[in-house]
Amino acid sequence: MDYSFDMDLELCPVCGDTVSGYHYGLLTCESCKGFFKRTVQNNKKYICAENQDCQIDKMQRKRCPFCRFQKCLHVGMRLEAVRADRMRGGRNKFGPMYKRDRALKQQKRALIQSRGLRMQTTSMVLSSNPMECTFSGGQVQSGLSEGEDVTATPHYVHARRASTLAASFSGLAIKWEQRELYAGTSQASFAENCTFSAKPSSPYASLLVPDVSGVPQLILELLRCDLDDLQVRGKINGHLQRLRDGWGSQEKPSTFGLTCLMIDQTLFYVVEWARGCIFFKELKVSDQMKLLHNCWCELLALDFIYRQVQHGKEGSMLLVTGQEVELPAIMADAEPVLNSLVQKGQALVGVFQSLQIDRKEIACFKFLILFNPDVNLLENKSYVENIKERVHGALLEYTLHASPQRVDKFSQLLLCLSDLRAASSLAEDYLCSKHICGEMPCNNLLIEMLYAKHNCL
DNA sequence: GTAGCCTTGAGG
DNA sequence: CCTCAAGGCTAC
Repeated sequence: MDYSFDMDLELCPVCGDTVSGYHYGLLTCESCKGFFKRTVQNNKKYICAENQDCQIDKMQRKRCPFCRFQKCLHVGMRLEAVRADRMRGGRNKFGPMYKRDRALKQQKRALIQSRGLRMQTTSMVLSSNPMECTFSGGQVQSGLSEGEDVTATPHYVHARRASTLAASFSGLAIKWEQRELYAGTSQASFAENCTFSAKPSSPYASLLVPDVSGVPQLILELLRCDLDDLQVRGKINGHLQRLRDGWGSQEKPSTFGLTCLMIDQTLFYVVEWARGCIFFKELKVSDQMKLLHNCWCELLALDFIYRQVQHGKEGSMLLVTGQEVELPAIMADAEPVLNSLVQKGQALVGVFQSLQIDRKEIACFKFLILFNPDVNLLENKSYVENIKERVHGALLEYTLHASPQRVDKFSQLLLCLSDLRAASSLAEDYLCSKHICGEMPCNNLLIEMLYAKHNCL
């Protein structure tokens, strides 16, 4: 086989061995390809002799097939790509995605070379996964081969664990449903029936046309959904002040605890924003929740990074509350993980600044993050896909119009999104670990969101 | 059971 | 025709 296009640079996201091509949804090595095929075809059931968290690398991949298969699923290998009929040859439905992924990697490589940066190939699962699946905290892929005994697969066992967890955190769902009821909005059927491209008469059809300023109408609509920054700041400060007023001298939380409360409040407004968004409010509540559970941390990260871009001071961070915090003070006694997170954040701020990303592009980013059709078990996946494609289109059109001198801006923006996702995943893992250590304040939205996505808790 | 190599065949 | 991601074969 010809392993061209810098295959030698790519490492298998499962074991770190050299990649031999796209297999079952993403670039993997030959052995993990074979392992995944054998497991799915023969409906293998493995048991882990340890704690289901075995290290999988090239040397140890044979030791624990259970954890190896879990990792295969975790990084996004697709069960449905293993053919139930065992037919050889031909192409599967992922062909176009492989093609897109190749093009994206090519662009990314060019960008990285031009910036003189080193490419991360091992730990960044996202970069290896053309399906852009969620990859943090053990979310599982749906989709089984036809005729497969669903309940007998390790995948099913894993999925059941996840759903049990989800069931135990239905509090948010209930609150959500109640808010829906109080708000008096209907469970819109619009999203279920609407296909924009096929229905030019839809109320949103005109959004495809750019206005006189050259900004696509669609982007103007997205901008209209934005909450007022100052109002949000005021509300968050008010809420935090009320909390402070209620604290006795002993129960005052740590700096980390305070930060969590602030993040929690910001998260509340992220949810508030999403629920008021064009297109999003047309979705069923169940799909809304799935989308938000998937991307809340990315949205928070984007909010934070764009605030720093606007803040524009290198040595300090601007919090959502309007407070300015000196970076050296944070870095001085932060754990290594937090330090690395701050550095990644700063790097992204730098990239955003160098690309001169504006508010319209950020508005598109938020929708591209929110409308992720690869989220598991979406009832209206095609609608989500449609919106994502439309926002993609609008963003491309806008960047070409607004930055004609930078023809690659669009692809660079997409790379930013991918980097943002990787950083957000690290942040989630960090928050998970802090929660496990008991350092996070309880009973808040932040923890519910963590629970909804991670089974590590 | 693993993993390297081989064969197949739809789609470009 | 060529490509390349499927499944198959087989030495280990």
